[in-house]
Amino acid sequence: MKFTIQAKVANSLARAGSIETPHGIIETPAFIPVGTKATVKSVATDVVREKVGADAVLANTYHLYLQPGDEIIKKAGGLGKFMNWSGPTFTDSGGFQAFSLGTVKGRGKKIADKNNQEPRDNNQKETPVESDTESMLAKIDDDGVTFKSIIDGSEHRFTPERSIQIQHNIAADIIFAFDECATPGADYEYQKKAVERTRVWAERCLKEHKELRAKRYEVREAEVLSPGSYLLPPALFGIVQGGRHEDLRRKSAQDIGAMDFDGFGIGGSFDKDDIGTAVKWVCEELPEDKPRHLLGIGEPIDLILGVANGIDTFDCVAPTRLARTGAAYIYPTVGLVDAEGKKKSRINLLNAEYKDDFSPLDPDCGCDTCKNYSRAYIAHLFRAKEMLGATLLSVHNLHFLVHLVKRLRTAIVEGKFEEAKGKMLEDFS
RNA sequence: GCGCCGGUGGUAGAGCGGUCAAUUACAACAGACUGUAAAUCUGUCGCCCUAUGGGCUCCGUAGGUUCAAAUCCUACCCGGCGCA
Repeated sequence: MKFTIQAKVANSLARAGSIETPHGIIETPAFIPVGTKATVKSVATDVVREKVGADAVLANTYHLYLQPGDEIIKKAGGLGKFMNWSGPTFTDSGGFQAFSLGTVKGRGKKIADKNNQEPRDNNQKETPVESDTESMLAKIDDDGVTFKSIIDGSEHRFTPERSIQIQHNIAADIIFAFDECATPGADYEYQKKAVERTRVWAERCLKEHKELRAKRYEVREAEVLSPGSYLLPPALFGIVQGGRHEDLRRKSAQDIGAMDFDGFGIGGSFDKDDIGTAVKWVCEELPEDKPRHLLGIGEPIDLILGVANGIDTFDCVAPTRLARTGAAYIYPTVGLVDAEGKKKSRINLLNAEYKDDFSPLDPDCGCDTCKNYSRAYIAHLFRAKEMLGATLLSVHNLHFLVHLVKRLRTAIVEGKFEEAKGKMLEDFS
């Protein structure tokens, strides 16, 4: 993997560049669609590539390990070959699942509201990560995480080494270290503990990765499973944690940044209104010459602030999840306003007002969905529970975010970033 | 014409003397969703109000029994089935 910085913004952490992988180039900054189970939900790979315009996709180690199993993916010739995605691929390590499965069902939230530290949803209460509530499907300890399968309830154990081994089998181009993502509800002491655990695990991941990589080079010739399908050793990204605490974030970034990783992921819980700040602390500490991925963040405003503060790649489930529940991003200048007169940046197609609205989702959007289908038609598909609705909205939402970041990239390259950023922040405010 | 069964809120369909403004599902209306246990979850869903409380109307229609009826009785109207 090779990372090149093409343009930098003066007095800013923002930069544009490219990540070269064995399966192609990612022009950064870039939004990477999530395909947890080796599929970007409801969207075929040729559409992700050609209609959405994405350079890469990100899948999940935990889910693919459970189903179909990493050995099957290895046998298929690696993740990309298996899912018919010829471009670059990422896998998340499964560390996040220790958090999302380690909280009571439906309650794990990594984004906290800055103004009240209560979880945002009224009917949600935070549960400490190490609590042993019956309904929890993951328990973490200093050596690793014990998971109950979300498929059949069977028990499985992930350690940093195991995660790396599985990720080598799945064979994405870029893989992540096994980390601990603490909930926003965790106190400072716990966050500190999570940072330390993540540091120790990062070293273990790196060691395992280097051993596997050395072995892989030796047997590389034998791993040619079919024409064009080499299981090349992946690049490994370390993960920075630290919640919403500046000292912990900087410390974690220094620790992880000093290790021999190919790039870095920034994970963990954030304050809703403070993502940009936390990212800045971290990117100020990380080595400049390696790529930085902001894990699981992708609301438009967060993308703008992320790029401004030095992020190269993002992934997020929001565009596809929102799409499946009937919501579409729209650019605020479209002119729709909510009850309080605030510019809308999202519409819910299931609202009665769209039943006979024959305009496109976003008239200024160039995506296939907006060029060919109306709000009323998509609203009808959702009401009729036709699955094409989810597909059309997913294509639009993904296109929306991918191209939002592409516009930021172009602005950086053309030396007009501050201007573009200012305009966008104003639009989305 | 006779006999039996049934008529419940937008729909289907529970309830069969008080705890019923009425279970549940669907529909409808709104909200949530940030490294996907998510094609999911939450709330509202007779009307009105000085609204974690109060008032009014309500289970085909009209009477009746009862302290109390969607629930029991009578008549009528409507639907289904059976016999003529």
